[in-house]
Amino acid sequence: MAIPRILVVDDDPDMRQMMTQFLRQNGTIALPSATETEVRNHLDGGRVDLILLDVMLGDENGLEICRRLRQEQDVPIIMVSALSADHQRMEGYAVGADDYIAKPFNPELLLARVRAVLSRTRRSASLVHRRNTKTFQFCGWTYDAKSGEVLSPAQVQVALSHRETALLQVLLANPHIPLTREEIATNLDVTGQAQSIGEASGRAIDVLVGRLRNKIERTPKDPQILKTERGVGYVFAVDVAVSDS
Amino acid sequence: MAIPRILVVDDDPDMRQMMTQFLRQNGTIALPSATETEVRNHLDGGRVDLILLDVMLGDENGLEICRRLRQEQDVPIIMVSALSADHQRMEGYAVGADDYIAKPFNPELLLARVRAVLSRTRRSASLVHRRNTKTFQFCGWTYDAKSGEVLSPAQVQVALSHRETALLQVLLANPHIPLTREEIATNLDVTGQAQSIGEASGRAIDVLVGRLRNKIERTPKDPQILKTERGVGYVFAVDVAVSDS
DNA sequence: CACCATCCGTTACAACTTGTTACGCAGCCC
DNA sequence: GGGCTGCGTAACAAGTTGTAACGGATGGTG
Repeated sequence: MAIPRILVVDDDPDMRQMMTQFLRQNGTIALPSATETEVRNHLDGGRVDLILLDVMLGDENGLEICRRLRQEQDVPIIMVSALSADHQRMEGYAVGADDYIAKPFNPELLLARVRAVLSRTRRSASLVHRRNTKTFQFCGWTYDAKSGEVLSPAQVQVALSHRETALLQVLLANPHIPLTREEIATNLDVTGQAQSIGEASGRAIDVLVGRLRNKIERTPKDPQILKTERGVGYVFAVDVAVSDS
Repeated sequence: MAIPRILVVDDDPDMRQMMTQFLRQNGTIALPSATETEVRNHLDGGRVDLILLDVMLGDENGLEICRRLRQEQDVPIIMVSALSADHQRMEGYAVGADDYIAKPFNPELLLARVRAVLSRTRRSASLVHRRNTKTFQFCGWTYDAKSGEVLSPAQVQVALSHRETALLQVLLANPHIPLTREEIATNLDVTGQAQSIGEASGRAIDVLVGRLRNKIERTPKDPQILKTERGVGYVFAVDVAVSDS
């Protein structure tokens, strides 16, 4: 994974300086900002992996900013604030923050919590379709997690059905890991809605895999992407690149 | 979509009892455990969405368990511990915890942090989603948001289709509030996956409402639950009781 | 290397879902 | 009441998805 890019939002120049410097010394790219406008410029302009957001920002209110960002984006947000009462923390979580850290804080602990949120985000990166317009690239294919559509290498749009979309998401979430039919079925029931619950019986997964292969494999008879693990199940067998869009 | 299943791991029976009970009262399935063996049985036996893991577990060590689980699984883990010094918290994050909560804690705050981790992991909890973790009672009907099924007043199970389920959820989330067709369509596209995106054209909503009426109205010709607001749209017009399950 | 039991790919099929269209009735304004 | 608009609904068609069945591929055994 690329170096994490972190937005540090605080109106106090000293605090901003301290935090960005510390984060930069610890393997991240820290981008200082002080206003919602600056935040949005960064979000529009390039990748942002996490936002450290102060609650009291002079004229602006971090909670409000968080609430608004959440409505549009799924970027991880850690609130940082001198307001440390329980009801204030809970308000932070209520507006969609991923964590809430009270000032003053131990910088090492901040770093640990930043890493925890980043790795949780990365782990569930491909599982969740709610993540904003992430696209996944593999073998020339572009899968858009938002619309659930796929662009062929020749830039032709291929429609996936409800169930096929769910299957692709499950497999995408576990690259290079062989999944049994049961594991796939369970995940399908979580991701896509359980159309008919009787998933236990039979070979529905095999048929589903075949149909997906026909849509995304160049040579469905000799699959390169969706390989069979005999006696086990199926693997998503190629490397996947996740890109912003 | 499904109700979150949370493993509560603590060796103190009172604490375990308190936590599971509280979590169950707040729309989750809480499964008590005290040992690593029990945890693994749960992980093998069924879906687990999050683990609340005490650090000091009598003979066993929560940190070690966390480290081992992390090597094999991606399941979200929140450490809970009376050990609240910074270096102890950092050790928790170091072994892969998603969050670290010091005892004693405010249960509401625990819930907020559980939700934060869950929503980072799965799709963010929408309004509809939050109410989802319950059963709803109206006019003798029981709607189970987990299975998406409905029990008639005569205790007969009625299957709802994917789309009908989504419609009922949208309406349930907005009782007594007239919704326009456009509002319903937008919500349907968020809740249920966009089967075909061309929702803009025509009267699909009307037909869908009619079909749902046929399933849940005692007298579909004279609807009592799903009333028409002429010139506007439709209202869920009866009182709804939400119950834990 | 042949044999055989499995496992898997594939096709055909049927049940179901769901948007579209069309027709007729009901409510509303004058 | 006439006419207009909006809604209920039946019929249809296109698409989806699980099941079953057949045949080929695979891998172990002697």
